[in-house]
Parts: sequence; structure tokens; C-alpha cells
Amino acid sequence: MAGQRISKQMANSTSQSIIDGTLLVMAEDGISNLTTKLVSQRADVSTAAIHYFFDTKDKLIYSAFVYMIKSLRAEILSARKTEEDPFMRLRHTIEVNFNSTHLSKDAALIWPQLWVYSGYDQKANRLLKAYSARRKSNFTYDLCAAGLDRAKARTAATKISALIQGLWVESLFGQSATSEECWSIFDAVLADLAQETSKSTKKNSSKEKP
Amino acid sequence: MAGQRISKQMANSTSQSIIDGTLLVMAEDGISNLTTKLVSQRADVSTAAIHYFFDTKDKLIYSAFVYMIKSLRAEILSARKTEEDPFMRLRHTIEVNFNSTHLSKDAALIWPQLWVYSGYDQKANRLLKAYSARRKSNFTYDLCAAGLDRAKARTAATKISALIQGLWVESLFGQSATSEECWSIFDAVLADLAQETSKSTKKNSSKEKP
DNA sequence: TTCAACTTACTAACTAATCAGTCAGTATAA
DNA sequence: TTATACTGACTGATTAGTTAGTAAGTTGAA
Repeated sequence: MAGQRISKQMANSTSQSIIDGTLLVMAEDGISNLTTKLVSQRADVSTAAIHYFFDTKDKLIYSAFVYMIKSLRAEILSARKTEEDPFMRLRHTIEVNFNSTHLSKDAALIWPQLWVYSGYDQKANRLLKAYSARRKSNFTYDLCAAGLDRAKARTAATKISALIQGLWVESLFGQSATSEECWSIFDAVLADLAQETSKSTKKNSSKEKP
Repeated sequence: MAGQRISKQMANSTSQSIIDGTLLVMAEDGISNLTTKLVSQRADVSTAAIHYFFDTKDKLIYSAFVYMIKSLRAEILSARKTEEDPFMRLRHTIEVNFNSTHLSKDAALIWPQLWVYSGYDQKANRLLKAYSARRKSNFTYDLCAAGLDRAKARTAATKISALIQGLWVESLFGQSATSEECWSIFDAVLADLAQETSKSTKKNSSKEKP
């Protein structure tokens, strides 16, 4: 009924604890097993309160995803503000992105659930698309600032995005793909890109055939 | 009760149609919405038949995953048999892996569901780990055969595995990450590796500082 | 060859539990 | 007095799983 309006009163402490509880249940039991009862127990409210604030279960799940993405976006933004050098900023952004899926125990399993969920839910799909586009845009921006041309920067941004997600999946299942190995791969890719920028700045000054 | 034994009679036409129906429901509605009723309708049997053949819903889902992995493994094996050249074999293997998650409409959304599911299910986790390990082992083998040393081959194998999965996720949500872009990334990585093998074969014959 | 005992492969009908969502009512504060 | 922020008790629908029964073989001894 409420349509596009955000439920009741945002930043309310109860609705926030319901969101927190939802994210917790998602991480611990998975969306498949997420029930209003389970969330209500985690948030220490009645199940009716969930419906009062979020109307339906679907809207609750979507709201939880929105909250997670918003938080991450804020974290990335503040990380990017402090860094001047394009390559350092890029690496810092990768760090926040990768750690958000990798290190935080709570968040680790929520991300692939968002991927799955957005396969069947239009709104979640748009949310994820927007986040993905912004991240790639950040990477592209940094690489252009570092001296790469736009086309190469875009492709490299896609590659980095893919590696963040792919290495996370790998590290979940491979006995290899430790944190160190992941970072050695990231750094090797970044080193290659750094070499390319220096090449294109020097232009064709290195045609030294004897 | 049956414990470790595989349910009733494998390759039975009814149990096979139940597996097919399960995979179909997984793809169309997601595991979250998968019910025995839905599967029974797809397979054109009663819900009791599902319990007769697979005991519980969990075992049914696991069996469907096993079937999917087995099929893919067979496909990869036959693809690898026909190819002699290590780099061509590697590329061919990537192709089958990437297309299995990417192109086939039915399978596309099942993979991330297996990732999620294996986050909460030990057996599914082991299945996925085994598949992942074998794939990486294939890549490592090919790269060693091409002339790379073991350590580098292992890292490159991790990177390629990550790219297969990561680019799939990217192409689901990014308006970019088209099939062509994905392949240009794969081919660039392969070209880099090919260059490295030729370097290490020539050893240090290219120290041509003027 | 035949018939009884047994197994396999199911189904229709059921059940106990669980679920999302509703509603009437209460407390607090503006 | 009116709106907000809830709760406890409920409901109707749906669910995984069970059960009793049936039809179609298969086996094996007389």
C-alpha cells in the first residue's frame, strides 16, 4: 500500500534493530531459512512489528540489502576521500570492496545471496547493477587519472571487479586462494597497469631495436 | 535409513525426470521457492514419489547439484581429450566452464545458488571444493605443460578460475561485461602467460640493454 | 506351468508443523 | 484527542513428510 515511500520512520532504533537482525539471520541461516519469527527473536520484537515497519517479508529483505549497500558505499566514499594518488586510491577501494565480502564473517555469505536474489527480483537487480556500475566507474576514473586511455581503463575496471568477486568465491572453496595469494594477484595486475601507464606517457620512446 | 547408498536405482527414468524437474525449478524459481509440489508438477509425478526416491528435500537438492557437476565434469573431460596443444586445451576448458555458467539459461542462476547452499551445507561444500580443486588442477597442468614453473602456474590457475566466476557475476549485473569483453580479457591473460612461457624457455637471452 | 510370496514403483489422501500476514487492542507522547 | 509504536493472539494457506494401499513385475518351489 505504502508504495515507494520508505517504511514509517527511517533511522528509528527499532526498525534499525530489525534490519540488523535480518542481516544476521541472512548470514547465519540464509535467506531460504529466513522467517519473520527468526528475525523477531534476533531483534527482540514481535513478528507484528516487522510487518508494521516493513509491510512484507520481501520488502524487509530488500531494505536489508539497501542498508548493506548504503553502508558499504559510505565506507568506500570515505576511504577514497583520504587518498590522493590514483593507484593508491584504486588499491584502497579494492581493499574495502574485497574485505567487505571476504573478512567480515557476517557479510561474507550475504553477497552471493544478493546475487541469487537479484536473479528473481527486479528491484534487487537494479540495486546491484547500480552498485556494480558505480564501482566500475570508480576504478575507471582512477585508471584514467593514472594516465590510461578510457577504453583500456574500462576493460581493466571490469577485470578488477571480476577478480574481487571471483577471488572471493575461490577463497570460499579452494584450499588455496589464501588472502596473501589474492593480494599477490591484485598487486600483479596493478603493477602491469602501472607499467602500461608509464609506457603510454613515454609514448613510443622505447623503440630501441639495435 | 538408506544412509550412504545412492537412492534406489540410478539412471531410472522417473528419478531422472525428478532431478531434471528440480534443476528446472531451481533455475526458474530459485531454491528459496523450491517445493516438492513444484518439482512434482515439473516431473509429472506425485510428491510422494520424490520422497520415495530421494527421502528428503535436502537430499534431492544435493542430488541435483551432484548431477549437474557430474555432467559438467564429463563435458570438460571430453573437451580436454580432443585437444593436444596445452594453450588450446586451456582455452577450451575455460570455454566450457564459462559457457556453463553464462550461456545456458537454465544453468546460469543455479551456480550462485550452489555457492550459497554450500555455505550452509557441508556436503555441498565438499562437492564444490572438489570441483574447484579439479578445475584448478587442470589449469595448472596445462600451464606447466606449456612451460611455466609450478608456482606461477598455480597462481595463474587461481586467477583464471577467479575470472571465470567473477566475469560471470559481472556480466549478470554490469551493462558492460559483454561476452566479447569477457573473452578479450581471457585472451589477454592467456597472451601474457604465453609470453611468460617463451621468456622462461629462452631463459635470460633477452638482456639487450644498449 | 503355475501360483504364492515378495519386491519395486509408485499414488491419493492425509497430518502436524510452520509460515506470512492480520487485527483488535494498549501504552506513550505530542 | 489523535497519531505513533508497538504486542498477543489469531488465521488461512502452504509445507515436508507419512501412511496405507495398489498395480506390475520377479523369483522360486511344486
